[in-house]
Amino acid sequence: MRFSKLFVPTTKEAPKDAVLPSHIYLVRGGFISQIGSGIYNFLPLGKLVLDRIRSIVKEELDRAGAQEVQLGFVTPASLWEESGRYQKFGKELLRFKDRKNNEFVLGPTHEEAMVDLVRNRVKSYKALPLNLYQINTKFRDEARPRYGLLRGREFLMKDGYSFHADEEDMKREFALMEQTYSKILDRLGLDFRVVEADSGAIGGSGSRELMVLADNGEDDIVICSNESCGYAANIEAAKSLNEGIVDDEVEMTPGLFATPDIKTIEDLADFFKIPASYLVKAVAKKAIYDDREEVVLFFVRGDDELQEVKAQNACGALELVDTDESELEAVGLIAGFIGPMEIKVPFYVDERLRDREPMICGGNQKDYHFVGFSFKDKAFEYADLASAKAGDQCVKCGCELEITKGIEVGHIFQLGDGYSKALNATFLDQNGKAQPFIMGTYGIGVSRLVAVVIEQHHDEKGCKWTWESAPYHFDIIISNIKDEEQSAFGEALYQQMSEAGMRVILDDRSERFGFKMGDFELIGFPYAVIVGKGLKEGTVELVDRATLQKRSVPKDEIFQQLKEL
RNA sequence: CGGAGUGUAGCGCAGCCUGGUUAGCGCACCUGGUUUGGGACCAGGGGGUCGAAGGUUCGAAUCCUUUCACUCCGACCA
Repeated sequence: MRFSKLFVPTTKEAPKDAVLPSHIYLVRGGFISQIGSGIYNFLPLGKLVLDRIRSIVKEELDRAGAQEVQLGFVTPASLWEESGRYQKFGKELLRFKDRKNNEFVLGPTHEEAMVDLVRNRVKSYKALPLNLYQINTKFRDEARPRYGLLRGREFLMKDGYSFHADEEDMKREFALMEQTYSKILDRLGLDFRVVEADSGAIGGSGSRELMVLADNGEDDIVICSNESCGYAANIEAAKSLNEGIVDDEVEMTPGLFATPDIKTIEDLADFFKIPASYLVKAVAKKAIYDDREEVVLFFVRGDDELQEVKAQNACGALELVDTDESELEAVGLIAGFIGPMEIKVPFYVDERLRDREPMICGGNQKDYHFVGFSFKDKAFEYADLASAKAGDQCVKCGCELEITKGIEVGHIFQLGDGYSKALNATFLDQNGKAQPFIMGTYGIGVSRLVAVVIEQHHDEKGCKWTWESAPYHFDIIISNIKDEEQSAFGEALYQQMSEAGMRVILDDRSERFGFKMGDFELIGFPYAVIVGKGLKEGTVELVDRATLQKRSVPKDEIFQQLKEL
C-alpha cells in the first residue's frame, strides 16, 4: 500500500473528551471515528487491525474444533419471550417493530438464537459434542457508553456455545476454551490473567474471565503474589483470609456501653483504643426482588469492606440499592448503632466473623454499643461477604494478595441446562430418553481487543501495535520524495517486499521528514525503514517502534534483515 | 436512571453576560512559489441554514420556551 493513496486522516489534536490512550490514539491515528454515542466507524487502518484480530480468533477456534456460523443480528422477540429474558434483560436490549408490527431485538448475545438453531436439528447424543460460534456485531444499549471502543453500544464480539451430553464433557470443553482463549491473547502479545469470576444470578458451577492487565481497567482483580500458586480472581468473587490483628488477651465484660454520637468504625476504634478487627460493621441495603423490596443487613468485620456482588448473591436480590435513615427507622434500626441482636429484617454475617469473640457491635439503641459480643454458637446465616483487599492472605497458599486493574476481554461460562430447558432443546441419550443439552458459553470481545492492545502498548507518541495485531509490519519512509535516488530505492525495496508477501506500506507522500516520522510513531507500525541521507553512503535506517531505537543498515542487507524479523 | 455541562467551518475554540454592518482565530483544505532528517515558510483562496423548532424585537449566534444530540461524574454493565 502507498501512503499517498491511503485514507488515514491523522490529526495533531486529541478528540475533545477522550481520556484513555487507546481512545485518543485510535482517533488521532485515523483508525476509528465516532458516529454516535458508543458507535464507531472503522477506517481502513482500523478495519485492518480488526480483521487481523478476527482472523486470529477464528484460526485458534477452528483449530480447537469449533465451527463458525453467523446468526441474524436482528432476532425475533418471540425467542426472547420463550426464554423469559425479554422482560428481564432490561433497557439494554434494543427493541423495535417492523412494518407488520412484529417485535424484534438487536442481538446483545445469542443464547436463544443458537439454541434455536440446534434444537430439533441435533437429536442424538451421537452428534455431540458440538461447539458453534460466530464473530458478529452485537448491540447493547448501554446506559453510559464511554472510553471509545472499550465500552461501546455496538461492538464486534465472538460468542460461542457448546452442547454436550453430560457435565463432564462440558467441563472438558470449558478447559479447552480457556486454553484456546489464552492462546489468542498470547498471540496478540497481551499480558493477561485468567481469573475466577462471579457466576451471578444464573448460578452455574464456574465462570472465568480473561483479564488483560491495564492501569485504566475498570475491574479490580486479586492476584496471589506467589507466582507458583497462581490464584487470581475478580474482586467480585475473590476469596481471601484476613488474619488482622488478633490478640487473645483482650477481655471484655459483656454489656451495653454508652458511646454518644460515635457512629463510624474509625471513631469507635479510637474511643475503645482497639483495632478495627474487634468491631462489627453493619451495612444496610435495600434489596430489590421480583415482587418486593426490603431492607437487608450485612455484617462484616470492622477492618473489612462489604463486597456488593457477594452481598447480592447471598440474599438473591436482583439489585441492591442504598437505603436511608428513615427507611431504617421504619424497621426499628438506628444508623450507626446496628448490631446483630433481635433484628426484624433479614441479615447475613460474613464468614470471617464466625465464632469470633469478644467483639464490639451496635447496641440497637441510640448512642449505645454492645461490648463483648460473641459469635460462638450463633445460628446466623453466614456467607462470604467481605471484599478481598491488598495484603489479605491467599486461600490456597497463604501468601500475600495483590490488587491490580484489568480489562475484561473474555468470559467463559459453564452454563448447564438453563437455556436448553427453558427453550425445550433436548437430545436422545443412549437409553433413548430425552435430555436437555448441557451447555457452555464463551465470549471474547474482538473490537474491544483493538483498544486493549493499545492500552497495553503505547507511549506518549502513539500506538505500538504488536506483531500479530499490526495493520502493516513495515513502513518505508522516503525522506525526500524529490530525491530521485531515495525515491528509486524506496520503490524498489517496496516492490521486493510486496512480492515476498511482506505486509509493507510505502510513505511516498510529498511531506517533510518530521511529518512522516510523526505519523509512523502515531500510527505505530512495528518497524520503519528510513530511506534518506544515509543512502549516499550506502545505508538506510531501521527504526523499532517499540523502543524507538534506530540503527544503520547497509542498503544491500536491509531486505534480508527485515525478512528475519 | 440521578447530577452537571456542551452544541458556532473537517477538528479544536472565541464571540453570547450587556442584541446592532459582510460571525472571527488556530490547525486542516485548495492554488502558486520556496523548502525536504523531526509535524516548514511566503502570497493568494474556498468553506458556516451559529444543533433544530417556536417566540420576543425594527433587528437574534446573543434574550425566552420547547426539543434533539453529544460529553462528564455517579448508578448499571460482557
